Amino acid sequence: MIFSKSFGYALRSVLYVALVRDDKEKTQLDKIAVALNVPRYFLGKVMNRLVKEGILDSVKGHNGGFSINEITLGVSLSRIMDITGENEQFDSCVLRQQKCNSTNPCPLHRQAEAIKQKWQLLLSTTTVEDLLKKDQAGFIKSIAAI
Amino acid sequence: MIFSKSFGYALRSVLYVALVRDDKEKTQLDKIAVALNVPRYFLGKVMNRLVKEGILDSVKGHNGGFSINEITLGVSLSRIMDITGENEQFDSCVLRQQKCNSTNPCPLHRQAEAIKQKWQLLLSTTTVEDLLKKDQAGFIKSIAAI
DNA sequence: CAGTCAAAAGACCTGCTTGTCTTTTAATGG
DNA sequence: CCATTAAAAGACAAGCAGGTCTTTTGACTG
Repeated sequence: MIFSKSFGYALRSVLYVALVRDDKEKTQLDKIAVALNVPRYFLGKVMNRLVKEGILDSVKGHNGGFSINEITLGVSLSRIMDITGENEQFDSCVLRQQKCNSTNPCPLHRQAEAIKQKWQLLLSTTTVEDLLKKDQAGFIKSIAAI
Repeated sequence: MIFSKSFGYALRSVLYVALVRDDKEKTQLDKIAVALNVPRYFLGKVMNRLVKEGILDSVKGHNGGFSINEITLGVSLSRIMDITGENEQFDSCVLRQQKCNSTNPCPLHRQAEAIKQKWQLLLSTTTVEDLLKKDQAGFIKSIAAI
């Protein structure tokens, strides 16, 4: 399992916006891109999809920027994956055979299925809030890591 | 975890060549490509790498083709991954952060690390022979599945 | 040793993800 | 109501995986 850059940017951005929400309410794209060390314009498009899907709010112009809303903290990682188009990872065979299922398994089907299920459980039950709370583990400082 | 097409083709081809070795000793690229329903020329390059790395033998010309050798059956899946360039999957962060490790973990580091280790154990300890033996499970018919 | 057969090598194309830059749209503050 | 600010939208380019086709190399066979 390795996620797309889009997904990584999306998740880290949501966490970042949620984290800095205290100071000023809104966070600008420029600030996020710098903090996360991520390409600005590309990130803009990712953010845009998050806004369209209601995961974040945005305001244009003076004092504009991105902010969390009522649903942000409850959003699951799977939901973000949907938005960044990640889910073929689970729909398709590890070996990328077109026809692969329990009655017609690829050589790694059973083993892969077991591990896939672990991921799916993790991703569907973990929310943005969960990740923020769990930060006792200390990853927040590294969201913005180079 | 989702493998490249190259890896899927490589693994299935090795298994296929090992399986049909009884009839005639050598198996032609054309036959493999048809049986596995895989693009012929692209497969040719994958096979080529396997031969260069010693995983399979090949002979050109009349009655040429691919065949297994002394080491084929003992080859681990990790070894095949090396050859098809898969191992960045394990070297790099799930979220594709450049700097991500246990002291500076990304938001999914720990969970991903646990699952990665399962894969690595599986892939480093499973050999081509293991997969062939385990075929009681009945996946061989599906190597060639459409 | 000439013809044939099959792998190897190399040129080229396509689509997708990622990344960059410019222009447009919409807020807000003076 | 105009200037400024920041997101949205759109055009464009690079890089890579995957795929196709043609030419070259080398082995066997009659």
